[in-house]
Amino acid sequence: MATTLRLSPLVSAAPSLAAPTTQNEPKTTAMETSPTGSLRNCKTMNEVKQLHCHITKTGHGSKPSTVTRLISTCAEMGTSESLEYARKAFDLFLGDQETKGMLFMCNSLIRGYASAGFSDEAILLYVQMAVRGILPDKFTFPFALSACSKVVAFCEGVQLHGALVKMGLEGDAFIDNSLIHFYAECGELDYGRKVFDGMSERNIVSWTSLICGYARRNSPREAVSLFFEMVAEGFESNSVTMVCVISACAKLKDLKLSERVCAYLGESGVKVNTLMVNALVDMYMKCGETDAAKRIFDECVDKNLVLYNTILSNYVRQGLAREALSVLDEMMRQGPRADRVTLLSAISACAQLGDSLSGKCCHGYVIRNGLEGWDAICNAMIDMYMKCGKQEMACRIFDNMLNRTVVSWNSVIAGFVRSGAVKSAWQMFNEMPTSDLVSWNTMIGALVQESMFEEAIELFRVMQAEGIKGDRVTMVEVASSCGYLGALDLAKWTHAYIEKNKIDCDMRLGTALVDMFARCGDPQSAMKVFDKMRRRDVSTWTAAIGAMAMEGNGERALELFDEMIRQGVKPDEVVFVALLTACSHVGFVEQGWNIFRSMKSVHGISPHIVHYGCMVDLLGRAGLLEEAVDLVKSMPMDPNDVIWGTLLAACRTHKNVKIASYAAEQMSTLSTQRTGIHVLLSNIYASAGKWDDVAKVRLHLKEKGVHKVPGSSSIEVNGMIHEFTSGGDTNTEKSQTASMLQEINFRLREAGHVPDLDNVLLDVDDKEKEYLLSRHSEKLAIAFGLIGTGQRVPIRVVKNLRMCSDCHFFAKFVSKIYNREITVRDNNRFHFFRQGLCSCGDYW
DNA sequence: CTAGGGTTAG
Repeated sequence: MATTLRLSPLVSAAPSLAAPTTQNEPKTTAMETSPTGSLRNCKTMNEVKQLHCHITKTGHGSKPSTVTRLISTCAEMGTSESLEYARKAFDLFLGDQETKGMLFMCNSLIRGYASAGFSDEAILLYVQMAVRGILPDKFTFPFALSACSKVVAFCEGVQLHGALVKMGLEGDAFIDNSLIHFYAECGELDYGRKVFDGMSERNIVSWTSLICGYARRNSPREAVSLFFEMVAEGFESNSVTMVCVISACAKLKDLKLSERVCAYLGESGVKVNTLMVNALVDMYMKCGETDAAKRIFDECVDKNLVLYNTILSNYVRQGLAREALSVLDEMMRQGPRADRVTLLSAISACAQLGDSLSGKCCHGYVIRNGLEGWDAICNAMIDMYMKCGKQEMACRIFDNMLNRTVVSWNSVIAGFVRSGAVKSAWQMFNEMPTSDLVSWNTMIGALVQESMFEEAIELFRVMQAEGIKGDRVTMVEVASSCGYLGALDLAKWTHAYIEKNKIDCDMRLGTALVDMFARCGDPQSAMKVFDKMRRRDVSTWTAAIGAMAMEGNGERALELFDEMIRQGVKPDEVVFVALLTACSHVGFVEQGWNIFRSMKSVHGISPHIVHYGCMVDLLGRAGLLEEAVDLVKSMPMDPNDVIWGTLLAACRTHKNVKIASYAAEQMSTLSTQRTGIHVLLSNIYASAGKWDDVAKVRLHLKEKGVHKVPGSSSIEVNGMIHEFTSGGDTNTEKSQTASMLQEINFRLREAGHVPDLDNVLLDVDDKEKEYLLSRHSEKLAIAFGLIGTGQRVPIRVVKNLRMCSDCHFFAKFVSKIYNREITVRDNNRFHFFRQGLCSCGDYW
């Protein structure tokens, strides 16, 4: 918007007109016919001023014809200087003269204002016309409406509409087209459509205005279908129409449709200009056809600035920062001069790569070209330096900024979060003068990143209390928090919130929801969301396969994978992890092998060490420990602590001390070791009764300062999450839990159950073992759930470690005796207990 | 006289 132009009052003296800055006589070339007529040929304001001075000297300076010509020449130049000069002449003229001939001057000025972006001045002048009693005509309205469109001055435009209807000007194609454009820019396409429908004779501009309106207002599909409607009615498009339609295709990211439009373009013979090349490059980029876009780009002989900026920003958006920098290089050598839009892309490319060296070069360019006054540039640099790990530099730019925007604050905050300095981020979040949705999302994301899921949801509640509605980014964070917490009620609420608030559920959010329901033990809901999704990428399919894996539905997991392949989605490393995990959960040894082998042979993906880990797990769980060892020995890479740890875990399940010792020995040769492994090892020795070895490992752990992660379970009751740790607590609520637990244990014993003391991994006497076992956190949580929820309410527990076999039996027992459905999500999978049986079929 | 391209943070 214009800020530099100062509008003088309508009837004010403009004395400077008579005293132009230079005294030189104008060039004779500009004076070929009459001096007044020559005004039209002036190219610069200096020429205009000189000539006008000359005319004034001859006494014709304030003749209507002179002023009219002067105004229209100045208006056409469209600079703030020329418009100001024209305005002075106009105001001076207005002071002296009657209203004759004024209409044309007003129209010229309004047009000048409108086309140069001084929309407010244009609108104001229209209003002032009315005050002076100058009636607008059919030429006034298109200019005035275009000014209203630019600043989305809806009320003013509607008044214009009313006025022109009164004057009977509706039906004029130019005016109706301007109205369509105006309503479209205001986002009131229905009104625009009404005008369009009411037109008796539409022309190409009518169609194009409406098409463009739909394209810009998030109805690109409408735009394209309108275009084909237009073609069907026999209208010939021109380049403007094509640019609009192509940009609609870009928004749709629909390659098939794009190709149809391009086919039409080829047949139509419409000349391809630079604007269209630009639109085409943008469209192919957005459709993912990067190479095609680059080819068109390369073929273009007169690449302009915008074209460079288009390809650069698209490369950056697609994460192709290297390509962006190489185009930038070409541009610097032989292209147009980079502007601030270019630099925005360049800087974010550096940010993406974490390339502080190139980033510094950009910074230098910014300073050399005086671009540091643009806050978007500074913001991009803050982000870049933050992502390059140069926090001080980022903060320096932030501190030096004159006009820090929300984005500046958000960039710093996000930088702090990324580096793990959540405290600093929090401090800034509280200090910032105004926060917006992105600020909140960043902080909620920070809590998720720190695994503080309850706090994340709490912050989301605070945000709502402040009257800020979440968007799809917020909901991805909230959904993943629900998932990690395994809080199904909260998850259902989240889903309902999204639907109620009509939050645009894109692929990412959809995938997050599938994953959320999967982790909350509601695979039906997960699949319902999955089925409704229009677009799915590998991660979406992976989430669904994961849902089936957690449920222990190996067949469906494999079916989903086949379906994914049939639909042409390219598998990645991650989906194979989900698949192999699914096989592992149900003991699909043969299928697991097939998938594992197909990775390389069919899909061209070399198994990563994690895939070997999955296979070791699969074989190990199935009791094929020797086979697992053979696989480890045949691995093309060195086994890491995870591999040995997985093998150890299997040894524990199958009580194989021999292989466990071997694995432990191998592991001890590794330089890096995960702490959890030592715990596991000590557990294996413990369950085999080798307490000396346990003591050794425990000592080793102590030396390293490692503590065993205590078992902890949580349960959601009435929207609140309650957490229990092994051993239990003594407050009132929980002591009720203790007596409930006692009751269950009593009934268990009555039923003849003997506790499996092997599950206690401490060197204590059996009585102590039995006590500790009876107070495993999941038992506490289940007991609490029995008290805290209604008769028919399923009990859902989330556990941080793997469930032990005694607790597994306990849960089955409770589900039968108390006639309750129980779900336990441990750190590996789900168990659905119902009528004394578990969904895992005791294989886990 | 009316219609068209590129812009930072989560």
